[in-house]
Amino acid sequence: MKTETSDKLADTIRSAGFRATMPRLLVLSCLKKTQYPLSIKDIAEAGKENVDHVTVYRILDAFKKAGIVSQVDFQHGRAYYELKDERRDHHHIVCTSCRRVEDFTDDAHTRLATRAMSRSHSFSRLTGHSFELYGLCNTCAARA
Amino acid sequence: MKTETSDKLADTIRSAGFRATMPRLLVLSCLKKTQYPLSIKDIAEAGKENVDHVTVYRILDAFKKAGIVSQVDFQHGRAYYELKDERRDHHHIVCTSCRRVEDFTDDAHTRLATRAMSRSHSFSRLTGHSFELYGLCNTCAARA
DNA sequence: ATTCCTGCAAATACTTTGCATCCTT
DNA sequence: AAGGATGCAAAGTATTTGCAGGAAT
Repeated sequence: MKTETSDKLADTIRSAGFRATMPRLLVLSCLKKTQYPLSIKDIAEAGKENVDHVTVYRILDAFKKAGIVSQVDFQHGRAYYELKDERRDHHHIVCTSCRRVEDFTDDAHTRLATRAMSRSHSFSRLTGHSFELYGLCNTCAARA
Repeated sequence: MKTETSDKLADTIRSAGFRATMPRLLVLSCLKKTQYPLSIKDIAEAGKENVDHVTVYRILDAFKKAGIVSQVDFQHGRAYYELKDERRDHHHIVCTSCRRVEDFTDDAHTRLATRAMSRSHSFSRLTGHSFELYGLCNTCAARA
């Protein structure tokens, strides 16, 4: 069953120089489907035919190097991944108590990143940046 | 041998509600001494009389909750910690190849964090934020 | 004296590596 | 057919938990 969508995903994968395999399609479609960042475990267990964790690690590592996905950290002890959004610079607010995550966009930010990089004497190429806010969501703040 | 400095550290620890023990003094003096963020291992092996890793984990967790230190992530597979700098908002540029880390300060950032938080409907209290830039340092860029 | 802390042992979780086999191209 | 990609086994590293003894207040 080849849908239009899965063909498009396959193209994305091939353009990056990889073979369009089932695990890679799964990783990509998972990330596209969900709006929030996913952990290795989330992705590995997403399809009904499970994909090995190791494979997911390797795919995400490759996708990251290829600039397809970016890694984010929520200080939860494991890495999360999301599709690199070409349109807007988007970041996260993380509740340190219940681990809820909310998105926010802030374009001013990219400019700051670029400017900071340009001021550095020892760095030249900027490949990514992270901006996360930590705090308490209303529910957890009320409880405290 | 009680130095002026270690007395000051002890005060910091006690004001936060903890007992001034050797491991806690070590953690604090380590972080104060070095200008860059340290890993658990870095700290545990810093003194000549080694402190157990578990103890360091527990201390840093407590210090983090108390607002004395902040955790930073460099996508290196482990957590790093640094003293919370009350004076300036400072962040890091990380080389994804050689892992070199450089600091930069940017006060505009704190304003952005506060503003983003104030726009959220589900979050109220901001306790910390991270801003890291990833790229290639000049040396690694030249090699590539 | 009391309560908090630490160290040790051990479990749990996350990530990486090696290799034989399989599948896309 | 050829080379890249996957899965399995196993190792390596990071982090957490339980508990008995030790230290700061």
